[in-house]
Amino acid sequence: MTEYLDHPTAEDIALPAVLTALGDETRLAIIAILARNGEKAMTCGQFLQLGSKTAISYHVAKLREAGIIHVRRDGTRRLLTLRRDDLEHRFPGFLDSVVTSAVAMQTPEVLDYPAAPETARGM
Amino acid sequence: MTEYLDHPTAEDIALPAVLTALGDETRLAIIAILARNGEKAMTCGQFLQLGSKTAISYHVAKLREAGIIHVRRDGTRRLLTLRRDDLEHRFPGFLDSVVTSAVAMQTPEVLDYPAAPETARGM
DNA sequence: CTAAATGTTCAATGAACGTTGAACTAACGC
DNA sequence: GCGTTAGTTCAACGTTCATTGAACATTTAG
Repeated sequence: MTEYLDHPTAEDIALPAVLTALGDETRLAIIAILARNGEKAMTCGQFLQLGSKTAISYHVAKLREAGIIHVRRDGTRRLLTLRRDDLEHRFPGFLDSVVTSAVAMQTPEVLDYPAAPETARGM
Repeated sequence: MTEYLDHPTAEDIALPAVLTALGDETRLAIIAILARNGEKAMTCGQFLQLGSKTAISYHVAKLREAGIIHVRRDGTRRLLTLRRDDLEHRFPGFLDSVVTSAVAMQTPEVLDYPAAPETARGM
């Protein structure tokens, strides 16, 4: 029984929701790290430096519901990716400017996230 | 006794605060209208289509405290301007992208704000 | 001086936010 | 099957948010 996580369609991504979702230090750090990681997906576990398991789960859900990241299952893990193309389509130039400033905001320690475990199948 | 309103310096403008301040429909409408008005200052009264006097006062204070707008006295009125240069300096490309999307979001009625009364002295 | 115009402040309200720890679920490894 | 890994859900808590109406403050106009 494959369960699907709710993601807004590209057209349903709303600017106030996106701005609200990004208006939090933890969530800005998450997208800064995701962006620095290129196109590669990351797991929730790689963000535990930023907060408890529960807190990360909460923030990841907020980012997903706002349409900023995509989350898919990979075994017991979740693989997170930035919805770069969808965001660029809806709000041209927005994500790049936020990511640039958000990355500049972070301390080196924050950007130095732990590697993912070796179990990835989706890659 | 000239009273000064608190504005963060350019360097003290913080990205999470800016994003939080813009994550509200009313405040996005205010900056969309301000941006469409060019460099000209506008008064709080010109935004009463967006909410009560109290509500506008509240939202304007939020935008000011976040460093998004500058507010100065002009008689009994307040003159509002976007802090374009300061924002561009801190977060290059950010304001433009938000303004573009925020303007596109508005209905024509919202963008068709009332003219300011003829009392302006500061210009 | 008085009255009008323009905003601000205050207290109250209900909703949403972010964090916590405990309990739970789902999938993998052996 | 059994335990481990990875993450979610839930209830509880205190905080901040957005709105309202009433009262107040300040400056201009006459």
